Amino acid sequence: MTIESSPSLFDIAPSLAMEGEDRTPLLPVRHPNQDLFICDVLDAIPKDDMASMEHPVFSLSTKPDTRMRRYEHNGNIIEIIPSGKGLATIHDKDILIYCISQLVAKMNHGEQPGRTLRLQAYDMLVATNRQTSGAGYRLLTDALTRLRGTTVRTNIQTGGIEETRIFGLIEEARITRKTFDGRMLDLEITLSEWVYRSVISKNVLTLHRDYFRLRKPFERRMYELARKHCGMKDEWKIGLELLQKKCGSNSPLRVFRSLVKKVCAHDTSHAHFPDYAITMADDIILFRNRLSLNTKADVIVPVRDAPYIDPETMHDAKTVAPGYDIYALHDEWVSWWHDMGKPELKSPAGAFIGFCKKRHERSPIR
DNA sequence: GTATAACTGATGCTACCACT
DNA sequence: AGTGGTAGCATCAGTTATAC
Repeated sequence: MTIESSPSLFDIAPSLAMEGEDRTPLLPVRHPNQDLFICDVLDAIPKDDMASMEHPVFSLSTKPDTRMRRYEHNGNIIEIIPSGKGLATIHDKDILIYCISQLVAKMNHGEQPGRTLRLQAYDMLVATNRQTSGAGYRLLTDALTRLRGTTVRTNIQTGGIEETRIFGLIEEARITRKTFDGRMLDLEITLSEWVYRSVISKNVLTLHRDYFRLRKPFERRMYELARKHCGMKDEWKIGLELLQKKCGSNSPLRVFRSLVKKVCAHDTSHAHFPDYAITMADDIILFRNRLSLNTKADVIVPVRDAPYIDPETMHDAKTVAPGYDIYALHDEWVSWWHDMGKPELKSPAGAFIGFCKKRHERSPIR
């Protein structure tokens, strides 16, 4: 899998303020302009076709989930063993996503980052759209405990030799606290070899900025799946039962169905789901790429009709045009490209960077 | 800007209930 | 017996007021 660029959909999926009774409100945006990446950790397992299957590693439940999960495929086994504190939840994954994004950002600057990251707890909380209260920090330590405690065991058979690997999602976390005034927490997280390798080999996908604003855990999981399977394609279909499996939901199918139904209904009326529109009919869930929907054909340009801009370039664009919403700039640039009659570009990346640079020089945002 | 406590509200899952 | 709905549980998330 390779990196894909993330389109901006703020125009079609507007942030919704609180409203009326029927709502699954998106959480408020606390920290704009942050690029976030995700890596499907299981993709990092070498030499087997299991990597292409998704197995839910993270719990959707809010209650501690201490059940072991076991997946078997062609004689290969993956087991996910929670600690006494329970399986890492999809919210705990936020922390991983943040760490991964930090790594990718460093790599995009040409650095070769190590496995250990040093962070300010506050930055992380803000970036992952969490509260920065005492509870926020307490939850952070709980989350790190769960990440550390969740064990993954795999056996991979290649050429008659069986290799078993046992590891956690993170290797170590250290929290340093200045107690005299109770402020400032330093955080040191060592990623597991597994996650690290996945990032280094760029098995990452960009996430929509609204990902962290999805409140329902299984909604987040659905987005991840759609991101991975639908990607830039027009649409992607999946049966309810399989979706539940891939989500890792433990509810009975009928309860899961009603949950999905609610999400679909809300998306139809409010278009809150990032990047993709979801509908369900006869237990088939259909994800349609919003960019292809042409709901606002005069404003939104279908993505397949735009020069490809890779995430690195998007990142560079941010540095040449600081303060700008680069996704909005990208949209603008694509419309300009259409207005020009879609000229063939020798280097779309260079052209886009040039566009951003010019914009910044003309009217810099202070 | 950073941190806390106390409160309100939302979550997935389970157990239970009412119906064919 | 099978189906679908939902109240309640343990937990997490958001808001407000307050402090430095």
